[in-house]
Amino acid sequence: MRTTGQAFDLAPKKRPAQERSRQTFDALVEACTGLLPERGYAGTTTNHIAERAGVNVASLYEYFPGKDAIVAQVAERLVERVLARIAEGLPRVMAAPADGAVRLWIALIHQTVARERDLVSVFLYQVPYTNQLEPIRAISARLLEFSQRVRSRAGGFVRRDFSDASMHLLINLVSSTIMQCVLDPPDDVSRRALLAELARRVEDWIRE
Amino acid sequence: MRTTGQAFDLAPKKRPAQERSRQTFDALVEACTGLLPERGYAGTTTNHIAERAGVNVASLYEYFPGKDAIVAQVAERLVERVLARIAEGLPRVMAAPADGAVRLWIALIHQTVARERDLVSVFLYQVPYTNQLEPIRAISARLLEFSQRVRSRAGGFVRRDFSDASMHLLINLVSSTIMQCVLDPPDDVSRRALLAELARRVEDWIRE
DNA sequence: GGCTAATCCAAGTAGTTGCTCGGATTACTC
DNA sequence: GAGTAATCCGAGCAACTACTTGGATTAGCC
Repeated sequence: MRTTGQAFDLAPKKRPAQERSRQTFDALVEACTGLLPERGYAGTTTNHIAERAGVNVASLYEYFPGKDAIVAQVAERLVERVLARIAEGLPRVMAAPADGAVRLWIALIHQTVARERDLVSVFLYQVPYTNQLEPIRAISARLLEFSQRVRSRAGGFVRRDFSDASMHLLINLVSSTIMQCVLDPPDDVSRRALLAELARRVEDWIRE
Repeated sequence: MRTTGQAFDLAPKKRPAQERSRQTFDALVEACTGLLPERGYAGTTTNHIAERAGVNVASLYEYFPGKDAIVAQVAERLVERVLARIAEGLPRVMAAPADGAVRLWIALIHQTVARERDLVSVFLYQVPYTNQLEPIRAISARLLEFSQRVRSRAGGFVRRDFSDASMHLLINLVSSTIMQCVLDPPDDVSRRALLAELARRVEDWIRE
């Protein structure tokens, strides 16, 4: 049992070398990916993971030093998936008329995250060491990068005195609102209204 | 072991009737309050709690149906404490000059939450059923109530078309920023800058 | 003091957890 | 196809978990 949130000791793992073992590896990670939303973090045990993967527990410990290492791997793939889908949708945002770019941008992020709702929820509310995971920490930078591009499209001319603090605040506003819409979803109507208002507000913010 | 986040079955408990048992009850809750930040949610066991409280485990189960019930009690007291301290500081905010009220208001909330940093962190990032707890759910309403008063002081005249969505957004901005400052604290300088910018932004928002 | 009920506790139990061991099986390599 | 290393698994263990039981102790009350 992990008593404190430190996951440093067990974060990485040993990689498979042959094809057969790569399948085992993948099966384990996917089993864990499915188990986490179903049974929660505490309820997802290494025995369960191995069982669902159709593999013996000992094989699990062949490739992962412990439960946390698989969970970390699940997180890594989750982040990859989400960022890839966002990147994939980005061209359509950039191609849109300038005054709707922000709105589309927000909708894109919202939809992408919503698709992974349950898994995201587990990592946010249950896994004790989520924000110590490297891939998670890297998200904000990647997202910022994307956002800059959208902003250059929607903001027209670029303001010079866009301070770090202001940028930080803006990101907080967007991410917390989207997260709330995804994780604690209000009814459809007010969710749309909320996201619409958010887009309006953000447009004002970056243009002012 | 709790496999899913449902805590409904065990949320409440049996209340003590005599003075002696009330002390046991309190000792248990306080022990849990201390243990949660130290060992995390999963690492805090009923045996530990009883031991630290200087009480037998059986006594624990005399008053609580299970671990979750004590944790819920800890949450309830935490919320009470935080709201009481905020209420206590409110008069000073209201007495301040109008153009600094928002800033003081934000500082008050920030300081109050920061004081309970570690415990808040556990409830936010580890306890799987935090946002299903009644006291937690009641926070936003209470805080909104407080905010209305501050706003009437800082906003001068009250705008009529202050939509629900806009209000929601504003609250998200404030709470998520404060939470970030508390839980993932940047250095002192940028934290001050961030909160100052937040105050400025909020003032504009409610005045516009 | 004596009676009753509340309160406490020593000593467990049954179940689960993360994890390991030794050997069997499979796949590359020549 | 023999040799060798990678891979897998049956079986299980020690530790720990939440939780009980039956009896001892204490407090309230007449």
